[in-house]
Order: sequence, then C-alpha cells, then structure tokens
Amino acid sequence: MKLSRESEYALDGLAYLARRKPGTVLPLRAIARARGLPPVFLAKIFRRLTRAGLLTSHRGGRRGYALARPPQAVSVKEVVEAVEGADVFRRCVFWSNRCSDDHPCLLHDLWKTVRPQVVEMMASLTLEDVARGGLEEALRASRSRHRAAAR
Amino acid sequence: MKLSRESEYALDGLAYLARRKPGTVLPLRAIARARGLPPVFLAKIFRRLTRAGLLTSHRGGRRGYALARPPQAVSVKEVVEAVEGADVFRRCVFWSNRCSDDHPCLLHDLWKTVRPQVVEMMASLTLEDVARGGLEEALRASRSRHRAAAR
DNA sequence: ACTGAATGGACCATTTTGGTCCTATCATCC
DNA sequence: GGATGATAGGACCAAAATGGTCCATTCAGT
Repeated sequence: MKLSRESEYALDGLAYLARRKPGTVLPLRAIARARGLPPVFLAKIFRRLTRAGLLTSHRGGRRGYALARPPQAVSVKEVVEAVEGADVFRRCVFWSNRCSDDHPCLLHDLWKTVRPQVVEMMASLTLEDVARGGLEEALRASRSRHRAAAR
Repeated sequence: MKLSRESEYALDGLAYLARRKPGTVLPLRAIARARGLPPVFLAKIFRRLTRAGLLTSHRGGRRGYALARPPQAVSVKEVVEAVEGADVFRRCVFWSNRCSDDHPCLLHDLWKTVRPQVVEMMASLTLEDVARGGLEEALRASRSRHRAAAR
C-alpha cells in the first residue's frame, strides 16, 4: 500500500483549505500556487476528491473548490481511499502492487498483523490534525482512547 | 520502506537453501531454476548477501552458495537490510524514497509510530520461519514473548 | 455572447525497477 | 598447467510505474 504522490498532494491541498475560514471557496490555481503544487496535476486529483464527496466544486461566478465537510469530520483514511482506490489497504506494504491478500508475498502475514493498526490510525486522524501538524498528539490521544476501550 | 523485488527473491532463495540439509552448497543456477527466478538477477542479489555475510560462496571445485549460518540464526530484518541498504527502516512506508526522518511527509509521524513494531517483527522472524511458511505462528509467539517481557 | 474556471480523457516524460551482457577471476580436476 | 564451470562486478538496457501536461468541452455567472 505504498501511497503515490497524489495522496500527499491531496492531503496538502485539503489541509490548506481546512486552515481557511469554514466554507471558503478557492479556485484551484490559488491553492496550487499557495502550496507550490503542479496545478494541472492537482486538478486531476481534486476531481477525484469531488467525485468522492470530499470537495464541492463551483463553476461559473464564485468558482473553485470548498471542503464538503468540516475538517474534523474528514479522516485521513477517507482521503487516501478516495485517491488511491478503495483497496489500498489490501495491498501489501512490502511489495505493493504485485502482492495482495489473494496473492500473498513471503511476508504478507506480517503486513496483515500491522495493517489493522495502520487503518485504525488513519481512521482516527482527521484533516484538522493534518492541517495544524498535530499528528503525534492526535495519535497519542487515539491510543489512549483505544486502551481505555480495551478495559 | 517499500521493498523491491530483490528482497523477495533474496528471501525466496535463502529459504530454499534453508530447507536443504545444513551446510548444503548449491550453484546459483540450481537455486534459480528450482525457484523459477531469473538467474543473472539472482546472482547479483546473492553477491550482496555474500558480502553481507549471510552466504558463503565457493568457487572452483565444489562450487555454489551455502548459508553462512543456520536458518534459525538469520533474521528477516538482516536479509532485508542487506539487500535494501541499512537505512530501509528510516524510509517511510507511505512515500518511500522522497520521505525520510529528515524530510518528513505529512503522515510521517504515523509511520514513526508503526515502525518500531515492524522492525521488531522482522527481527524476530527467522529464515526458518519463512522457509516453512510459519510466519503467523512465529509472530504470535513473538507477541506473547513481548507481552511477557512487558509485565 | 464572453469569461474564467471546472471536467475528462488522451497523451507524454521521467524515474524507478527489473533484468541482461560481458569480462575478469577463481579453485579444482584431468 | 590448461580446460572447466562456476562466482564477481559493473556497465548497460528495457519495461513499467509514476508524475505530469494538453486539449477540447462544459458550465454558471457577468
């Protein structure tokens, strides 16, 4: 499940929107310029995010993209799945595309052990966490919640 | 830290040797043929393993490669490091080569959380486990050892 | 109608990867 | 001591994955 640069750009662009006032509509060029990302490429990615329901697009007059939901309500997992495809997590970390649950590699069982944790972490991290770089803190919080639930 | 096909071939070839009688010397061609691996490519990989001290090579009369140590004494971690370079684990799972501890990506903290577990698992898995496909069992054992140590 | 941006897909370029070739070097056996 | 069949090593090549552009179309508002 190695991620492509697309999901990084996606997170980057989305996080930029997340730092703006809620409901802000920004044309893609503005976002691309602000974050130093290749505009046409980012456009391609944003289309996918729109189709996935994470962004709303606006044409005509006040045009551009806006977050479809508040940043705290969007998980990193969703973003990654939207960009990389729903089966990202079934693909192995170690030998990505040629290894899946069906055609396991020599170390696949290892990945199957780690995977649930990765998925859970990504599910608990939100766009807001990414936007203000508070990943570590958020992960700590998520871990202690998890421990509490286990009791 | 996505692994290349080289480490898979490495594990595959080594595991094949591990299933033979201890100390067996086999010419590379034989191993490649038996496992259906591209001989010249495997040769390249085996050279690296030899330099890393995991294999012994024999020229002249009784030629070929043999395991330098008993299978139970070779960890998967060692093999992977020998093939991919010592810094494999510092490279991020998510955006491999462009992301390291020094140039962290947006999700790097997530990787830093998971990494120790992956490393520890690879360190606890041996060539013997891989040879007889007993990864799951070995991982279970390792986990309970770990829990015991934590108490 | 005109504008400026979103949409969509075909297409191209670069990098990474997997893999071969060729030459030299070796230790043994005849 | 030369023929043999393997390892050693690096230069090199090919294919695929990835990153990225182009272009033609659609759209909503001025």
